[in-house]
Amino acid sequence: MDASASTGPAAVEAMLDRAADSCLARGAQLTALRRQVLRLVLSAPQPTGAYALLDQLRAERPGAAPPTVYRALDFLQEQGLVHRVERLNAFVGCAGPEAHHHCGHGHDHPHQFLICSKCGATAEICDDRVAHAVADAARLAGFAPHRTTVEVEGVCAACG
Amino acid sequence: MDASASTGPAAVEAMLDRAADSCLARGAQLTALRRQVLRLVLSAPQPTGAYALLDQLRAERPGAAPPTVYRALDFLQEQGLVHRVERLNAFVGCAGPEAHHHCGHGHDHPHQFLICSKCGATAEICDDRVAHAVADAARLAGFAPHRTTVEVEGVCAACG
DNA sequence: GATAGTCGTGTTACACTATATCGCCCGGCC
DNA sequence: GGCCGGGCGATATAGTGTAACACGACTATC
Repeated sequence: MDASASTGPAAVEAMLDRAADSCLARGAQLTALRRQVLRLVLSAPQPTGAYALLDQLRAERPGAAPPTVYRALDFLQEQGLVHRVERLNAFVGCAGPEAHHHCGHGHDHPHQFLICSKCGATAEICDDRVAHAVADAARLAGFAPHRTTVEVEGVCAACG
Repeated sequence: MDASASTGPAAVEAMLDRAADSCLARGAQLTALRRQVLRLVLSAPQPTGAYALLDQLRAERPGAAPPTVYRALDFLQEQGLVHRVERLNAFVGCAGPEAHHHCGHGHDHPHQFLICSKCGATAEICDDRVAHAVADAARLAGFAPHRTTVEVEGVCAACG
């Protein structure tokens, strides 16, 4: 459950390489800039705001501006490499898109967030029952679901 | 399902009266300002941003400033009279808190949003299966859920 | 080799969303 | 009266997100 938290640099680089491969497989390019932004997101122990990423990015790339980081984040979201946490206006690296492939989901896999209101830790889970229940409820209302946001605020096991 | 959309002025006033009662029952005051803001939210056919509400509010209350509307919205959220749509940074009137009381839910009832990406229409539903699935999944991860956000982006029946 | 098209990026400016802080008024209460 | 708390006005500022245009690199096609 804490596999996404504060991953070591070597592991991050390995994830970046895998990410580059899966982008190529879809005809997309994980450029140096996008890779830098993804590295920052993956290295952070918690969800990170766009402007915090921008500040870090400027250490290596002084000319960076808001569109720089937002465009990179948009790309990474499309590729399923990062997710946006709406309640925090922040971004997290996807815990492991490959793991979800093993579950039978593509790179746009359903996911849910558990956000601890005490320590701020955010965990990503992938519960099929939730995904199905939401999709069913939407279709019952004559609605064709496309993307779903599920975020739970509460108290994590460590703080409870 | 469209009971919340563009309700007539008379119906809105009736809802305001009921809202005032339920606030009093909880020891809270639906003041003139809060009532005005709630009226604006309930009268809008779609989710409305805080600054759009502010603009409308200024027609009657020229001195209104951001804190004016945000404080009112915070209060109304606490009372379960409006909900925030995270994906839109906007607010909607709660379709009918009383209806949910009949379902056995309090004023802080679970709810889900269906957001049409074509026409922008937003519907609120209240599906117990979804609520239970989310709560179960969270507890399974050792997490004590408190508040849950479920928002589905897709295409509504009218646009489909 | 010119031409046009796409993609990624840089750059500036701006719009939108949200909160902090101070101070005033008013109503309840001892 | 004096105190206290809630609600509100008012100013300033912080935080988040986009629009619009410019430029260079690469590819394709003729």
